[in-house]
Amino acid sequence: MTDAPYTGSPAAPEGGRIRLLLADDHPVVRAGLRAVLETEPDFEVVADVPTAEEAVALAARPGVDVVLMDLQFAGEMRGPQATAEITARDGAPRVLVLTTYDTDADILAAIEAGATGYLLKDAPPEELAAAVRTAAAGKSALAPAVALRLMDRMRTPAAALSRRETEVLQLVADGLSNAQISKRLFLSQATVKSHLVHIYTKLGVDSRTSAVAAATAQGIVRR
Amino acid sequence: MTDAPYTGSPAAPEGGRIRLLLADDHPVVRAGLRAVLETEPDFEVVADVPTAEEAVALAARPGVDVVLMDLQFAGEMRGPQATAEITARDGAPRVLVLTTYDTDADILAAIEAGATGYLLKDAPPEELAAAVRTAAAGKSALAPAVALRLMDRMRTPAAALSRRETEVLQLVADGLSNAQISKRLFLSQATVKSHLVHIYTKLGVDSRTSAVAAATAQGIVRR
DNA sequence: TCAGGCATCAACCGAAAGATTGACCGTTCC
DNA sequence: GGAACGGTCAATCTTTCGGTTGATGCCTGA
Repeated sequence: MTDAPYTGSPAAPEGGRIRLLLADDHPVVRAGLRAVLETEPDFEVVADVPTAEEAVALAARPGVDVVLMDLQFAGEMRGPQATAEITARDGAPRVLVLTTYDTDADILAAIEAGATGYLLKDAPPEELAAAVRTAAAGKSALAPAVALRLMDRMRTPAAALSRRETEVLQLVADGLSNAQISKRLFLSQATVKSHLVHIYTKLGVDSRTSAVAAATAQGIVRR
Repeated sequence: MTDAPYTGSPAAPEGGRIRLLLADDHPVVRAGLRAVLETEPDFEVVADVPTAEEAVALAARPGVDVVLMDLQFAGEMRGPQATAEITARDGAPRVLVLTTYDTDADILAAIEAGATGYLLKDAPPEELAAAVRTAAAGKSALAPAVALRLMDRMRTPAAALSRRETEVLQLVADGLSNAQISKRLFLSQATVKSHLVHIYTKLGVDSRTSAVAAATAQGIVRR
């Protein structure tokens, strides 16, 4: 959120071209990003890689100013983890997350991991180029749709379920009954019900199915 | 499924280059497809459009052999509908669906709409090119992952919920109670329950939450 | 034409889930 | 040390859901 100082960043694009690293497991998307970004005279795509691991490895070497990173990868490492590893180092390049989805959980995970910006893949080329320049300058770049979502999130104090509550809710989402959940977690049914009551209150719903619907919409539980 | 006769197809690529129309609402993906496909000497990209409506309009004119179509569009018309409208005409180009998702519902919808093939966006360029040539020849082209899913589908007699049952189940997944569903669909609660019982039987479950879990796992309902 | 699937509805009953109230025991943090 | 919170449990009561049986009308296909 704070503007970066000009010192201590060996990858800063001082006057030169902005050097880009593309990380996406879709060959078509990599080719598209290359095609779109290489038309900009002040950009230089130094590499494109299909895995998060390769992105981390390449970003560690000097000579990269901005990493454009997908969040979803077919392999082991995911985008947020890769983002965190890249940004943890001194003088690290900026990471610009570029993904299809705009769910709250994804956005927050990316920002917490240290991403400088968050863009959606349906962005027009001009918006993309502008965001890259913004990120290269160390300023945060959010797609309008993403910014809106974050504002919404701030306005509504949001869920904030406890770990245990999330655990119970996940099992509910998996289709388990209270009795099954109590056995699975070595609890009494009373406790499970107690958790559920708190969950309903926090999510502003009044049934297990609507709790699951609300929680999946907010990215609290998987699938 | 049947091989096309060589007659009556004004768009047949008799000896000439295969003429392509790209339809995807992501500028980056359009650029990527162009970049990837234009390197093939026997391909010619005649146009790329961001909406399903434009795809239908352009596909109606002669001079297109294969349409590469996304399923998801931001606007009104969706991919399956556009596919159906394109393939309904005599001498229509082949439609090759190219999408990110491989859920059963999407695949079946596309195939029912008359798509000649179904590819995933993570396909390598060679596979993409091969599928385009296969489709241009009038043969069906399925990505390996998609083919596997279809085989699975055939092996397990599977859900096969009726339209009404799917509709009810979708509302259950959205968190509605039986009373709310009955109002929304102008039914009695008895009917809703009746549908649910049939759904439980078909899915092999015994509660609404587990039905939703099973259905999302099989791609019968969204989210 | 008739079986069978689909969609619709009714009435009933037991079981599960939800609401309410109250309680105890650890933490964590001022 | 005490307040606040999270996690645990019990008892009771009401509502909803799930299971069953049975019935009607409409198609479609053998």
